[in-house]
Amino acid sequence: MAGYDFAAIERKWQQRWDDDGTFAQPNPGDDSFADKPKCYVLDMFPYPSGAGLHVGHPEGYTATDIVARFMRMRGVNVLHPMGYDAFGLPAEQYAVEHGVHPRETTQSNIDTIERQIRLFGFSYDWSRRIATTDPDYFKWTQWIFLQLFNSWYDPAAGAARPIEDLIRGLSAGEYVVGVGGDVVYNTADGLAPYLGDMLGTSKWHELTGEQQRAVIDNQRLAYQAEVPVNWCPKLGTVLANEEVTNEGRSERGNWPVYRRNLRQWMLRITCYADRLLNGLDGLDWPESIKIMQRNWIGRSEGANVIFELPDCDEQLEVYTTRPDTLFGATYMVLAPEHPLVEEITTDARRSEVKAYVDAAAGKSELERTAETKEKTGVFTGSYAVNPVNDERIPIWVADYVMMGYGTGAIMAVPAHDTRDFEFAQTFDLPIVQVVAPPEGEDWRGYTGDGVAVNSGEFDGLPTAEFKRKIIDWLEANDRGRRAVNYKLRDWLFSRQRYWGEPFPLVHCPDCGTVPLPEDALPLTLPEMDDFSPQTSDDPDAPPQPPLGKATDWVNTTCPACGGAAVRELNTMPQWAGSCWYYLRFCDPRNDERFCDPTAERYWMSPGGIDLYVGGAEHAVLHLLYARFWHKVLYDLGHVSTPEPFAKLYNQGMIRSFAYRDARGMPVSYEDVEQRDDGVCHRQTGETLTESVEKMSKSLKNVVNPDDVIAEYGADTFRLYEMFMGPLEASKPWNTQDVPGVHRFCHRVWRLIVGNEETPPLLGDRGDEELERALHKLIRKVGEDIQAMKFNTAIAAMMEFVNAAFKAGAIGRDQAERFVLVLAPFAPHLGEELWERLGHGESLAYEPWPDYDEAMIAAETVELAVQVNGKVRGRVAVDADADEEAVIAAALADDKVATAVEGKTIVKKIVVPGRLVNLVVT
RNA sequence: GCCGGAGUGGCGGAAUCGGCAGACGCGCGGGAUUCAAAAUCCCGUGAUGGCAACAUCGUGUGGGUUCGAGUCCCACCUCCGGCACCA
Repeated sequence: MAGYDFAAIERKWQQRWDDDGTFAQPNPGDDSFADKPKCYVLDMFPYPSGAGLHVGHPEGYTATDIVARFMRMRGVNVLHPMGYDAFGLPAEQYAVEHGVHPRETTQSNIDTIERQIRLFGFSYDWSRRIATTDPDYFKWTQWIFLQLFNSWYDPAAGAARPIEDLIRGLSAGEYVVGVGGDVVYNTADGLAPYLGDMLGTSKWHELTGEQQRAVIDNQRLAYQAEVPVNWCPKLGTVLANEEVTNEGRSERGNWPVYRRNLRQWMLRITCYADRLLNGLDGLDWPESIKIMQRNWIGRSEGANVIFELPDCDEQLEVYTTRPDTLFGATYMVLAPEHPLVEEITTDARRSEVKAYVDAAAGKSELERTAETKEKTGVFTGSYAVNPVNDERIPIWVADYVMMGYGTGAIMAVPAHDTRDFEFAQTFDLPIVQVVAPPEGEDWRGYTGDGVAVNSGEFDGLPTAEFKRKIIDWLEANDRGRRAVNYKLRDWLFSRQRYWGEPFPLVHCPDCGTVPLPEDALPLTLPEMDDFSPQTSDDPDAPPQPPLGKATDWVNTTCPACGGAAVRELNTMPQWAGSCWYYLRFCDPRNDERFCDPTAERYWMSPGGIDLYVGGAEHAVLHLLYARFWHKVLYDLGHVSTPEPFAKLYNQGMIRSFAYRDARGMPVSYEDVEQRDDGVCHRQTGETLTESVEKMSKSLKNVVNPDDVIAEYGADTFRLYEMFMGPLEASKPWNTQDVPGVHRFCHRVWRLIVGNEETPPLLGDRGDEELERALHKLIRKVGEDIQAMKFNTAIAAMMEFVNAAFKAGAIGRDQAERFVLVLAPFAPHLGEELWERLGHGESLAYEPWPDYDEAMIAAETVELAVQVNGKVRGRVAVDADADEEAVIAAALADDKVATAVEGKTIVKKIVVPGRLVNLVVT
């Protein structure tokens, strides 16, 4: 009888599962498909970085694997796939720096990370593996992009519709075109604003072909626009905000990043703001993530108010959430980029205003917001008229107003807005109270609700009511209307890089932007020797995407007219591929469609993926972008559910102890020694400080999963990560603790198999007491798995094993049931023990053992007896004893008797199964 | 500044609906086994006082509610995460 040889066991079972296709899950319609309930358990797929797997990855993967294995044993079809999010900047930047093609680095990174993932024995259906860089995959990423390109958002339907519907409606005169190129609705009794403001309209047939195209292009969910972007000339690309550090530099390479207007592809996510917001309510997600998404969407209600500009015969529109403070508006502020700045500035003020605007333009967004202490601004020389009281108020330009939100202009109410208050104090502008705060609070700078004062006929109204009344008044007098605003911006969807999905479009001088036909997909990247972007030190140099150098690829023919055309040079951002991979997993080899509808309906019903686990760092962007794409596909009839992720769970970050010497220099673990009086340096004896930090090379506190597996095995690793603490909590890795769970594996082995020194405790008949413990364990582990409380499930298994050793024997059938309960957590050990208990088949589809409530209910219970809330003794009583008997038993206890002696019992509290409390005086 | 989350032994953590605080594991102390060590096994392990039985204190701090508070309420402190001039 050999000991627990985890290395051999793990190799053997991983091979067996692979050879037998144990975890290959057929789809509906496949020969071997069994019609059963389903469960879709998904991990956020990894980006295969050069550094390989870190200990954070397997934490979530182990949790989902336990759930997946448990569900299979509960007789459920489980979809549990894995893949790679493999396009993106890190691989490309590495490739550029080392002169290797990103395809090669990506492939070798995938090989490395997959080898590591496979070491853990996760029950993935590897036949469904995908990488976002596979042409078979990104063909459909491009196809979905074309769905976006060929759709518009119909506000009447509250949904995306094919662009042909819009063209048909325009041709039929159902819609007409406003002066701004907007689409307006042609109603029977006149023209009503449909999209945007209606000022004048044209009929569709009155427009030239080019004008028609511009109108259509302007309605597409994927459109091009000139927008301010983070431009990094050294990387030769625009960057997403999250790729820019707080210092205004690129996360990759630490190069300067500039704010600059560039023509870019945008996705119209803002149309979905309300649906993305409201959809959150029905999701089983952590509340904190929902709140983050709500804040990101940032819906607010208020009014757009029009201020007349008598000096130049223009109007200035502002958005405010506090129309009830209109009477306190004592000045106005325009963002430096506001289009009216130039027009309203008086000659006397022109040079000063221009200097300010130019200075603001030169600053990055981050520089502008960083200087948050001091408010700056200049007076334009012009005045506006407050619509509620006809007062002339000065118009300023200041960079605390952003062009990107609302109308880029505000009415300033210094008495009741912190920013306006600071600004007014700096520039000595009048401050007029219009809200009376509750007793005892200063009205200056008071931003809460209150009662109106100095507001004419509205005096005395509480804030909420005032808001309603003043908006009614504004609408009645044509000076404004009710409005809703969002912080959410449209999604900047293009990058000037090589390693991303090419846009499946061409630019034709005659036909405009023309999508490729579906049969031309995938549009693959051109082979290039030099795929590095044209970089520059000059922030104003024009972008030169690397694809521009592949002239053979760039110059093509127009699919519409057959004339010469050029391809789009931008590529898609890294988020694109991860927006829909969960759908491809349902049917990953389909070359007819992105996913077969039957497979999609089976796996995604009723509300989307049953369990989605990943890090909280994707709380907003990935989860919001994917929900957006999903809703578009839903509107167009391609998927069956309005939301993709029914249940979301975030694993906490695994950090680790870091040690520093007196100078603050990190000390690696080999040089750290634990002593009674603290931690010190092994060589120098110097006292070290200990802290818990994110793992990083520079802190010398990185733990490599490969090393841990080599020393203790995958089952131990899995158990340790689950045993550390609650899944969602952030917790420190402590290598010292690993032997504890490893010892548990050895104990289980010794219990059932034995080793050279000790025979197993396996017997024919098990102890009655142990049988009760086993029933309790089966219930506890099943409940804990479903509640994702793996740490307490493992603790319960340890207790059971301890009890078995105490009992001195375990029945064969008890051992079998215990092994089934253990298997989702330590599957290799589970399988090996199952085999040694005489089973020829894998336990993966063995039914989860039953338990009997009657076996769990104890015959006698021990109650604590408290006197005045303090525990004075313990008594054992029958589980079904009544209150009187319980109290009698309690008073019979010596220590209790002593405690109540000579006192009056004024109250007796009996909590069944728990305790007795006697209140005495 | 605003919005979340969390503070429990030497350490990671447990504690159902307000009901025996510290499960389980690590570490530590003692013992068994061993020529010895590793491994393994057994016992002990919140603090203070006491030979002991036992007593008192104890879940970030200060108040409160309750027969009873780690758990509920109020105020505050610290740490972690997110957002950040969003009008």
